[in-house]
Amino acid sequence: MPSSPDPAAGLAFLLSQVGAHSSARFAERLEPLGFKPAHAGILRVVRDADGLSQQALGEALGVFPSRLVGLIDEIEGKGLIERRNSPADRRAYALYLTAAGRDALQAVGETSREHQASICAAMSDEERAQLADMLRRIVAEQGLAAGVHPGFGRMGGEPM
Amino acid sequence: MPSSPDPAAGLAFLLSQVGAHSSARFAERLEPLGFKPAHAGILRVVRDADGLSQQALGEALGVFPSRLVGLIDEIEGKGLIERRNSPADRRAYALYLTAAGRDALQAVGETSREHQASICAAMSDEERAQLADMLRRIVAEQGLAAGVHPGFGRMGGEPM
DNA sequence: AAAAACCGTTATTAGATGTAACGATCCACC
DNA sequence: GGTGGATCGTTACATCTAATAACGGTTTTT
Repeated sequence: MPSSPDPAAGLAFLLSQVGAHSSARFAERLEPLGFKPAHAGILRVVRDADGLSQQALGEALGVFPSRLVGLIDEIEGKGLIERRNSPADRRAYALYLTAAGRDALQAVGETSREHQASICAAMSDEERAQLADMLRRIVAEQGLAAGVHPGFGRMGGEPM
Repeated sequence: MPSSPDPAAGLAFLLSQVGAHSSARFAERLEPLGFKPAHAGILRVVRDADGLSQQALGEALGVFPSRLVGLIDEIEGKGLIERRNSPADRRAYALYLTAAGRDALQAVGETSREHQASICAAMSDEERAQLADMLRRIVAEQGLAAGVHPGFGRMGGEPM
């Protein structure tokens, strides 16, 4: 094995490594606010699609409905989200962001910007734009849903 | 909220998203070989540092020694790794790759290359080099150990 | 009107992760 | 040279998470 002249050596690993780091740091920054990453995702989707059902939310986020129950309980307990009875379907809830929920989402957005600034400290503005463009192309080419995080369920531990 | 003219919008999220995707796909590719990502990492480190102890391995990989026990049991059960008694310390093992282990590691390397080719399909060779360069700079700037995966322990679910 | 499909919830199962404790051994120090 | 503390691999445990299946209540279909 020569001295690995391939300038893209380990690229897939680097993506995994940096991605996991970004996720972990983001979760750390969210913790003092009393949030987990999943909470932030829920708030964002509910803001963009007011009045949707838990089932629709689960589908949009790739989360099992049974998992949403507890997650929404936590958010609702903070008064950030409302479970109103759906006028069209008495089985379903219609989820709405409260005013406090909008504030919280804004705080999350601020945290998110700080996080990104920290993660990207090693790159110029131009490079950040290039990087974002490439990543967006990967998302599209790989068939990932824009804005939907694969989630990290069971996936083993360290890589090669 | 304007139409988000920031070309780097959501960059940190994109990194998390693509990274998680890369990890998940890599794990999928490894599964038919009977490996988990952690196994691949162990094989690689043991090859590069023949004769090290489990404790040293754990430190190099950021894995708790108690977790290594089962992991190494699995690899040893396939005859890919040997636990020899350390000549210098009767408490410790000295880990060695067997010939079969070297073959397995090469198979993992091949799988890794296929994986990377798939993930990077949307980018030119030049872009891949640029991307790798930027990611390596992030790794350095963020104080990550080169080649050490943060691991995905508990980290919640979906992001914002 | 009856059967099938659907919503949110709960219970259960299964898996993984970090902490703590154990016997055996090594090392430092008196 | 012996004693106490630290270290190595292991086991046991407590915690936590996530997916599956089943439930009551409701809607839709036929």
